[in-house]
Amino acid sequence: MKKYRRSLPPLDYILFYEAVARTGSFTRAAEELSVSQAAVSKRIKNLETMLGCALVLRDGRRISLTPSGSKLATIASESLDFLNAGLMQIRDAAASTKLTLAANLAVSQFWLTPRVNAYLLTPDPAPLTLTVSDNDADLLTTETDACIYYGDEIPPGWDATLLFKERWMPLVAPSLKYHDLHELALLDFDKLTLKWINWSNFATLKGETFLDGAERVNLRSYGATLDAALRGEGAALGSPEVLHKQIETGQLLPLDAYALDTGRSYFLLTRNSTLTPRIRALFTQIFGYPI
Amino acid sequence: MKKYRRSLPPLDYILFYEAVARTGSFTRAAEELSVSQAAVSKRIKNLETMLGCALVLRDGRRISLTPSGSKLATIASESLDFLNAGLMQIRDAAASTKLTLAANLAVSQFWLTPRVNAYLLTPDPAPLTLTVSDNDADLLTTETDACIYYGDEIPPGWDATLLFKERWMPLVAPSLKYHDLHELALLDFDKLTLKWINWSNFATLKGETFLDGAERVNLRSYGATLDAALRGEGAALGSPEVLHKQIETGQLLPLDAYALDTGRSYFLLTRNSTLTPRIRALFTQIFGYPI
DNA sequence: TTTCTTCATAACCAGTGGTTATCATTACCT
DNA sequence: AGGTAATGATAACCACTGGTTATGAAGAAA
Repeated sequence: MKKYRRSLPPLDYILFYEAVARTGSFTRAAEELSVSQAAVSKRIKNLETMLGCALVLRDGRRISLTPSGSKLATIASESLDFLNAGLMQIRDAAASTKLTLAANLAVSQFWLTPRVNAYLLTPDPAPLTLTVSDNDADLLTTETDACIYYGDEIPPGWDATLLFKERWMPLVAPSLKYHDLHELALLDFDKLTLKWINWSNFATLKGETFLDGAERVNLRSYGATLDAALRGEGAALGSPEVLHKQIETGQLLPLDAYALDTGRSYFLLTRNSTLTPRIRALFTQIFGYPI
Repeated sequence: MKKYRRSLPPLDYILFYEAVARTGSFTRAAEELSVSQAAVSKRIKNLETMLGCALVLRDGRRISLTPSGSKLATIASESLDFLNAGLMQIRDAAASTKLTLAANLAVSQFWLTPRVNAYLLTPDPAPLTLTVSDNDADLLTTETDACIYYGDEIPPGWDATLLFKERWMPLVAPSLKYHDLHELALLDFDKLTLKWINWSNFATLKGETFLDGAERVNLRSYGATLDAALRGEGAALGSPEVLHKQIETGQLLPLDAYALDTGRSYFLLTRNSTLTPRIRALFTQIFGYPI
């Protein structure tokens, strides 16, 4: 017979009763349970009414248990012990979760790492590992709990939360504010992935032929292009959402007039089996987005 | 470590969870628990948040359990089974209580028995036995759960609820209403207990010497004196509270002017160990008094 | 007799734990 | 492909549960 709801009192009454039986005092049980004595008194009385028998003998300011009461104390203690031990195991297993994040170089450097570092400075952070690669296959391993990914198709086996759309814009330091774009050195990094935007395919996709004669400066990493831009040495391409910190602090200015929308988006990829409420809460904390 | 309040979720969440795990459906669990599906959904979600891990995988309109969820289902089922079995024993022991009442002849006949009979005609009455004796020792045995008792001292080992004070008055049928008391036959029953009031000690205690020459009719039981009074054959002595039914229906008239207050009272005697909320409720029902 | 401790209970009310309505997702059928 | 049915999620709402404080009763101790 499994339909407990009809046959059991509210289970928290049992928990209150166990505390009274163990401590031998309504007042001490109340202290332990962090409630008032009156709340304990009321619940014990209600429990007695529901069970149809006295559990506690009240003798002025002293209590003792009836035979039924002693029996219930034993039953309650044993089942609460058992339940508590089981729940502790489940909770400890969940609490020891280590979160493995993955992202490409650009997102990692300018978007994710700052957020992760801020999170790691909060009290009691969960342990995190971060995989950084421009090779999608490295990002989407089975060990990865969550990946910051951009594209227009969700990889199979993953669930996606949209973070923001992919846009590329020229970014310049404030000192270059009054220059025309084609007068500036275009700071470039030729990346070997299909999804990468450099100045050549940016111009093609924008239909901007006026950039053909502009000076091109090739650098050895995307980060280097941005460093150079920050120093006022030219214009780099970048995604304003990824680089929103540098934009907000005025270190870089986006040239909105040349915005390119690739039709792709940045997603947080997760898998249902790992996206527990605890981890979800963690992402919300790290990314500052409701996930 | 016994301080469960800090370490356990609300225990009714476990009960809801067990139903979901067993039925494999939020909707079916809701039906079994007699709540809405939304209430179940909300509690499972809260439980997952508290434990910090997913318990249920939701797949459109189908659910499955995570490994942690399966583990909790087992733990919950076992501890609820154990608790339920123990509580059933305690409740069944309480429900099988048979109530043994005791009272003297007069109270039994005119006060208690009518009430008990009315109670026994209600649906689903608890079994009762009734001990009737004019010997106090017979009334106050260890087998007696409750006794209707009159006196001015509570017997040791019993708790008392005052029912009413003991008063004695002459009672006559309406047909004898306009006769003076000393013109009437005084219907008497000499009882051999110290607490009994007959016409001789009534006159003594009242200081009513005018009754000395009145006709005395000795009958073989107190009930017989009352029967004769009801037939208009004279005046019987009686306690108006015990005989309040006959007075209210006008069968007997109390002669208030001759009321004798003995200083004694009628009590319901009980013992703490047997006065469970269930039995207390029963008395309230039988006697029409809050006990 | 007075004081202290502890349980009982009345009156009150914050917030828990339900509700209904609606939406999203999946499965199934035509 | 489109429509329907089934099922879980969640927002908004609110009744009433489960707490609270204050007070009284009972018993123990000085």
